[in-house]
Amino acid sequence: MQPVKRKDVPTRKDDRVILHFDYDCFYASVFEAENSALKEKPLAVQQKQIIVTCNYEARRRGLRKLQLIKDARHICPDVVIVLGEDISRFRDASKTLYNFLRSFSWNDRAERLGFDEVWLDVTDMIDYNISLLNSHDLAHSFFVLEKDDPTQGFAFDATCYEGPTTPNDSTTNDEVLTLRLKLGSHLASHLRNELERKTGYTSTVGVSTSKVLSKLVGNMHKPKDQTTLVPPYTHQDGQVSNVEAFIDDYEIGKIPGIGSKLARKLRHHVLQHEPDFEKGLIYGETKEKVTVKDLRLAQNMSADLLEKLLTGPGSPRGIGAKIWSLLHGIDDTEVNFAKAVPSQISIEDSYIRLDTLPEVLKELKMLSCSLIERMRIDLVAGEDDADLVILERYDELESEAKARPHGKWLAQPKTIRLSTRPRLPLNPDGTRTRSFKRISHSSALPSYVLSLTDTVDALAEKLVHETLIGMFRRLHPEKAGWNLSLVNLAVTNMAEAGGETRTANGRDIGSMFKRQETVHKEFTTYADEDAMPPTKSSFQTEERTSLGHIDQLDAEMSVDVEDSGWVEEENEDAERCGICGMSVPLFALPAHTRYHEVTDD
DNA sequence: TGGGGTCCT
DNA sequence: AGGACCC
Repeated sequence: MQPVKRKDVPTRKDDRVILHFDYDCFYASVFEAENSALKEKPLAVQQKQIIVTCNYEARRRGLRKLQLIKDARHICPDVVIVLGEDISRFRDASKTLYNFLRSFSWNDRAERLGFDEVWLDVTDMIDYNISLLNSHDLAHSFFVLEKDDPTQGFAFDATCYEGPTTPNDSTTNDEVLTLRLKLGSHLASHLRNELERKTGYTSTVGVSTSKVLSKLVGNMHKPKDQTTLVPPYTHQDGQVSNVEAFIDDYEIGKIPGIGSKLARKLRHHVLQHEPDFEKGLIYGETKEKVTVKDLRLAQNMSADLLEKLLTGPGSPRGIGAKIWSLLHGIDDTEVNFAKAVPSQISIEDSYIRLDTLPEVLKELKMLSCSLIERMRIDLVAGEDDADLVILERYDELESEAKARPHGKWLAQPKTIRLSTRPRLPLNPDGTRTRSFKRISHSSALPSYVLSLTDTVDALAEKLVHETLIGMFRRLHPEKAGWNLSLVNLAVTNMAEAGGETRTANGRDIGSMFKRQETVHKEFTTYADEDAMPPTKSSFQTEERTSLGHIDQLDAEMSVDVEDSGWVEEENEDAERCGICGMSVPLFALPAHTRYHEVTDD
């Protein structure tokens, strides 16, 4: 008998430890954090006609995500419904929680997905702590959270996993990976507990060696818990590996990276016929489940065959090899470094009908206001910024102070984009085909939008009339008749002040500005019922501590207002500080220099 | 069926 | 500029 030819099965590389955090029913939790009376009630968050998420009390009563409001009210008449179309509060909470988790990272590999998920690559922390273990007393180990301060950390038992594992009974001879994942599980537990203790938010965590596996495995124990995928990760003594056993039963469309389009093609290939749900339906689950195993073991399946199956106009290069790896539970993509600024900021609203120019102008104005406000929040090193506290003093000396907002742009968006989603005309039979296709035009973002001295309203007004109307006309040349279901306004193409995408060189940058013991003081402790979550202001202004250092770092990279030339009227009687390079009014230079003498090492 | 985001072609 | 993917 011929031995089975194992062609191009990719090899695993399990040298990382990755944690995936998922905040429990995030939007609902944000409202609960604002008003703890909501915690005991079935709570749902509404956007337009749907429930985007609901708390677990609501789920117990049969509510689900993405349910229609009317269905939800029918199923659970006493549900408390709150409006969540303005996502400012979610964005702010997401940023706070993300910065909290990021502050533990040594390598600054901390990546967000949406508002409620975060990956941390904690490989360096795990390896360091393994090197510290006392092999004679593993049960009484201590996990060091800060390299420079061995007293900061927590006690743990290195002989066992913390929290649930999958499978829960497994034997392996891979002791190295086992030990690393055990430490990973203890770290995950500590971070979950600290997150809840300091911010009030609960989370669900997955522990494994890749982004995909950590994300998938976290789902095993859902609210407020964690799951570690335990070794063996490779075949051992003729036994199927735990990775394969874990991933094989997933429906292919559930694997991150395999979206609806790819899943449809892959199902079609395995089933050799059109799945039933195809007819006329855009959304829908097939009843004919195709699993990872079905696909992996399909006739002649290989990276090459997948490449042929999936390659088409616009398809990414190497898609076959990528999917083939995923079918084996292999995902070598790295956890991205934390980014100083987002690559895009957008605001959108959807409409039942929007078909007259006055209405469009009104909407563009509202969207512009929101967008400029958002730009100021996310792209400006604000008044709470450490370096700018000093400027505040000068403002007071100038005795004009408060009126003028101050701060520096961390990045300048260069492009503005207007997108719309036209509603398709009626079909001959009177039905309407739903389309989610968008059309868009981009232009240079006029530099006046970046003024911090004008009001948001004035800038928005100017933007609408000098730029957006023209863009809208190009997008919709017809005089009328367009029927828009969505308008989206975005700024993109961020030119960062430092010219870098990241804060710095990437390695060990975290330790430059992190002081765990002080970061955590900024968060309120949730001992009592009525404790409120840390508000943005309490979080950012209380003490100049660790996250203050982040602000400082950001400020150092920030655009120099005078050099950049896009803020017109800056102070002319200014001198540059020889130490930090900051532009300082002449009369204030002595005081500024003393500031360095006092604070610099 | 929302209001966001990322990356790739 | 659009399309795929993610929440």
